[in-house]
Amino acid sequence: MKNFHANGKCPIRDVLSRLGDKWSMLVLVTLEANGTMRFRDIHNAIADISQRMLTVTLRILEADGLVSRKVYAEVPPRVEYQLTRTGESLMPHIRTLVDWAMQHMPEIVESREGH
Amino acid sequence: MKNFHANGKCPIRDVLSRLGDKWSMLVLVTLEANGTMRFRDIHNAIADISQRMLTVTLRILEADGLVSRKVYAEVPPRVEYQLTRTGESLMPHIRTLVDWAMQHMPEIVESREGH
DNA sequence: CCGGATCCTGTAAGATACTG
DNA sequence: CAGTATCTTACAGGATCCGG
Repeated sequence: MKNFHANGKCPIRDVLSRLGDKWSMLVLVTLEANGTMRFRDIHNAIADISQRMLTVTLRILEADGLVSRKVYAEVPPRVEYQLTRTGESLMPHIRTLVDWAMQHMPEIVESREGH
Repeated sequence: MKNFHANGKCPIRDVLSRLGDKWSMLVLVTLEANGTMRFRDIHNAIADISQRMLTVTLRILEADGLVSRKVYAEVPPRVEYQLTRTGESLMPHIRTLVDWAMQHMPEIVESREGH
């Protein structure tokens, strides 16, 4: 039987721990849709994320090399975020997932109401 | 600017709240790899899931119409799970995401070590 | 053997206030 | 403007017992 133990090499667990949190995909999709964005722009685009969670999420995405962070030595300060090459290469796959969700959400909602 | 507010119609939030939890994708992938499985089989395939969380996850997937649940009136009891049509239609998209993860994980790990 | 029900806890996430 | 720091809360998830 095929199994998926947590032996440290399971790609499903990896991708989940990266993208499965509450905000990462949303930030990635927002950045893809708008290109380069400042912190405030992202915060406005995703209204109900807290400042703290946006910072945390961006730091993780930056550490993973999916998002680049550019600080300008100005007053007032300016920080710009955008997808890296690696980040961009991920987006088509997320899009197919989102397309599937849009297509099948009606039947899922219907199924859920029967339970 | 394009945004993604939680107006109840955002497909990204929908797909995330469905598949973003800790175990759903793992259960789906396990069922796809092995076909029809009993509760105990799934529990063995995913060693570190608790009995409770496997029950909860299967109930959600069943309610969403992604997994079917068949109870046999036997002693000892037997319950078989398998993917529905809808569930199967989702799997190719998950697979592309997993493939991407396998391909890019080395550079992600490397990037992470630099931070 | 398959799971439901209950209780409990750690971590993720929100609110708020403050700084370079 | 773009964050930190701190406190607090909510919920996911684990342990355990029980029942058909």
